[in-house]
Amino acid sequence: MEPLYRPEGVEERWQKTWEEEGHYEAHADAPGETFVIAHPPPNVTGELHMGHALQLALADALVRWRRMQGYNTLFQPGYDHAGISTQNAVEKDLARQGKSRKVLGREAFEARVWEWLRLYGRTIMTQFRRMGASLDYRRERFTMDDDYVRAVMRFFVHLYRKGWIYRANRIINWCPFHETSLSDLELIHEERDDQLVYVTYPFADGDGGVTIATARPATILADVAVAVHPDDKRYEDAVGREVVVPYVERRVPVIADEDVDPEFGTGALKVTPGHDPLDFDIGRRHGLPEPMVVGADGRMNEEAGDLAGLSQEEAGERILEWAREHGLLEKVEPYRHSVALCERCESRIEPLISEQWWCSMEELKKPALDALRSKRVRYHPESQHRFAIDSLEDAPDWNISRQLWWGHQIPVWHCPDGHITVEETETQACAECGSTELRREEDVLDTWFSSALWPFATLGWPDDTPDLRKFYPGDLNTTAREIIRLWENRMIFSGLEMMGDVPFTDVIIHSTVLAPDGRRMSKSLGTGIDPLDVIAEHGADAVRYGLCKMSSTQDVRFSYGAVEEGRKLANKLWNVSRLLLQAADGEQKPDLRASAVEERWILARLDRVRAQIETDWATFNFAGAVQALYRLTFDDFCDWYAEAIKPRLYERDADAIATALGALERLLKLLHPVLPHVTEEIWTNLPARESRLIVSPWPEEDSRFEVEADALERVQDAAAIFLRSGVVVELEGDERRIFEAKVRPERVQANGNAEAERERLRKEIARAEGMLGNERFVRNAPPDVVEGEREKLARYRRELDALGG
RNA sequence: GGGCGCAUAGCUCAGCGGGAGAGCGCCCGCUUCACACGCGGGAGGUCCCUGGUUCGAUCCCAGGUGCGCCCACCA
Repeated sequence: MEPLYRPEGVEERWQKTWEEEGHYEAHADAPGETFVIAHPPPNVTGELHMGHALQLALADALVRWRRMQGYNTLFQPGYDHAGISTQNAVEKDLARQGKSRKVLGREAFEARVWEWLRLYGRTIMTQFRRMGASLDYRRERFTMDDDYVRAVMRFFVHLYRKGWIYRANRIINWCPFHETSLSDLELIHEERDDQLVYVTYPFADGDGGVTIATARPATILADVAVAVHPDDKRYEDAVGREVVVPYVERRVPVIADEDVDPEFGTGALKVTPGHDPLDFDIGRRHGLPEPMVVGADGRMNEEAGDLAGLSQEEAGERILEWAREHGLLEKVEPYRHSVALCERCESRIEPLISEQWWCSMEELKKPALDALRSKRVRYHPESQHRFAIDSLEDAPDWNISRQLWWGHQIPVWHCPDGHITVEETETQACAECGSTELRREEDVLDTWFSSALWPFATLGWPDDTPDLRKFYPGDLNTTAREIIRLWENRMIFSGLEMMGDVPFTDVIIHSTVLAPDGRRMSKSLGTGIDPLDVIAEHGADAVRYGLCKMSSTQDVRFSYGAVEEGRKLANKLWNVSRLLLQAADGEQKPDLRASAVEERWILARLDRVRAQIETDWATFNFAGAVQALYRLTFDDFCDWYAEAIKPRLYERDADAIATALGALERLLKLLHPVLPHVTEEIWTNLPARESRLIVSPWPEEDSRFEVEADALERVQDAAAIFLRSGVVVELEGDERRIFEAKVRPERVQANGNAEAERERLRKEIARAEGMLGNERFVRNAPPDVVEGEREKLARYRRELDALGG
């Protein structure tokens, strides 16, 4: 064993061994209580990023902790087909070859996607393995697997038959590049510099008119009214009259509607139901027509008359030119506002009216809300729980159809007479008229529609499988804040609806890892840090440690320091193991003899810290757990215990060696969930190893060592006094032996002096005496606090006494 | 506009009612037979501001200031 621990090679070897030996496998017929995490399936085209790494570090620590305890753990891996994202990637690839999906046609395009995935997809599981993630890789599922598709179809048909899925013509978000609708949650918003133009719509029957402000003059062609707030005195007389829309010279009414903001622009709003969500609502309330002048490609359509075929910018210019000539253009001012973009291609989103499939939330969300309110599902941290409830309460009906070619095609067949047949499998005849001239619905489902089934579709649902019976419901899910509405809430209501139970009981909303400078990690900004690079440099164990440490706040800057701390911990552990193993010389077996005070102390200490760390894991306090582990390893195990027994190790004291190996075993067990590789590597070097550390529980016979803390504390106090004052206080027996082994006063040069130390102690004594002399403190403070002060006072007095003060 | 969170050592962050902490960085001393990715010592802080509660506030409450994130149909 070399003095410097080198994780490269070691980690890959263990990752391979653990998997080959089947330690990651979950079996429905295995004994033990279950512990299940259906890990969020990454996009099939995805690469490991820091968010994945964090999720894995946290979830895997819990899985390994539970596995060691003997739980039947299932850590479920898999991929999401990621509809628009994957289609986008393949289309970009096609574009590089001068092709397009339209030229290929749907069937060929789909084949192309499969081929592309075969070549470039599914790479991330290799990267998950490199993190040391103990997923049951045999169980890898893909949301486009035949079985999974069947589950999606079953879910759709179920909801349809319940009357919760319906078609409707509404305003939706349209991406002109992908030519599909998108949900609000698939948009990004960006601040853009634009223009706000003020245009007057003259009254049809007299002088004057109403001036409106708009950022999208091209849509003037589709205006069907001008709206003002009912209480707006400026327009009292205008309401009910008609105005003339510029350019098209169409007469439209001036109406009053509460939703108009009198503060914005002139307080008068041009109403364009076909191209604006707010206007759409106003239009429906007032029974207005819904013309559209922008087409699916984002350009002016045939309804735009002589402007058809133009871009919106060109059309807007022409209309403004017309308005200027007619004296109706009041002013143009610079205007900065946020615009909606497609999150994949960053095209400007066009609101337009389209017939789409919708899923009603009314009934689905009720049981889910009950589950959240009654805390059958708990969010961590607690503050996210309220948000989850609020966002589910407010959830609007869900647009589940997408006009993409990659995804689950909606299982609906149309016959020439307009009847609709909904079946889980390929259908030959119309359910109503028997017509065989069926055309399958072309739309596919929103990616999240299938993701919602992940916790049970991965276990074989809709079939009644042993896995499903054994491993559903699961235990927890880890995810980012912005995924709560997209995924968490939908898994909860889907699970309740189809399985009759929540899919998990706890949701960990983990921190967002920012770049070291506080900016968002992003490829385009160049602020991303590749976890694989950090692993290559410091090892997966160190990265896991660092990420656990960074998990405590809502947003955290990536800290190489935290990773380096993890590496140092691994190295320290490696070296203290060398010390003990060299002493054991391959002969001694671990055996807790604990004949000396420092041995009983470290064993009691290990057991006490174990209890604390188990609480940390159980309450998802990852940062607290790793901090406790670091202190335990460096301060307690290495600096005190190992130093104290060193002379005995050199004397080949059999009791000391056997007990040290036993203590080391316990330390390794505590560290394994965070540093699995280095601990397993050391574990195999221990004499007489039969099982792997990855499945070694904490020995049951523990807790038999009472803490002889005061003995050790007396030594530690003596060490502190010596270093601060140069005075060696009197100790006897074991205490004296430990003091000399650890402090080695003959070699260490003490700083400070006795008088300064006496002064410090006198001050402390005065403070404690002051508090204890305060009647109200003694009366009101908790008894243990008062008692603590008394003990401190006594200690200070003892120390002062020892210094001859 | 709404929600959540954060302000503690030069940096990254723990602590969250009774002695201000860690890692990194810095200074001093150590190549002592596990480890220089180490060991020992040290300097460095009006715990953002103002009030309030309390015997006692970095910690609880209110208000303020400054950041960050998420959400929202400002035409």
